[in-house]
Amino acid sequence: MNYWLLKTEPTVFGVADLEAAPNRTTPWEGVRNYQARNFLRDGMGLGDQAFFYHSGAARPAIVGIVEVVCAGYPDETAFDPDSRYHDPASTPAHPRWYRVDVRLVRRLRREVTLAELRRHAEALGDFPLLRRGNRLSVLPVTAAQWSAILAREADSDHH
DNA sequence: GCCAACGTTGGC
DNA sequence: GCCAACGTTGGC
Repeated sequence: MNYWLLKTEPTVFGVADLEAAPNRTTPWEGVRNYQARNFLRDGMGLGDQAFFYHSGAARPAIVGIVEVVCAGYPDETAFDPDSRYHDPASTPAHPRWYRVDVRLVRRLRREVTLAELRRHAEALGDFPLLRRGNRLSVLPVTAAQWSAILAREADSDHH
């Protein structure tokens, strides 16, 4: 059982979209970065949980929790010439890209913003999201970091 | 809109 | 294998 953080742009697919999806479930597709691909394909297991993070937003923040309901399998959008995620180098015989299915467990009771995480960086240790220049869209989270962030959610005095 | 950081591409 | 050019990400 591992923990993760998944980034998404809310204007493309946000927590409201996931909430409205059938079974509040969606394939996490379109990831085209090898390191992130490896996490999706090799790292994530059924039942793993992940923070749902809004990037590129006015207030970048963790807004929800999702659960992996289907472990890594080939990302078929890569095979589709009409898809914005099309990659001719990926074929059904030799798929290059992978996805998982995630289901919304719940929204956080309040957003935990990136700014707030930075203010409490010392409680998070070496957290990849806070690293300068980090662009990876699938990040591992330690159990200690997971608990620390949930403690932020529960902290009403978050300044 | 700006710009720093990073990954990928492709010439050599 | 090196590295410059380029495209993308993402905070601000």
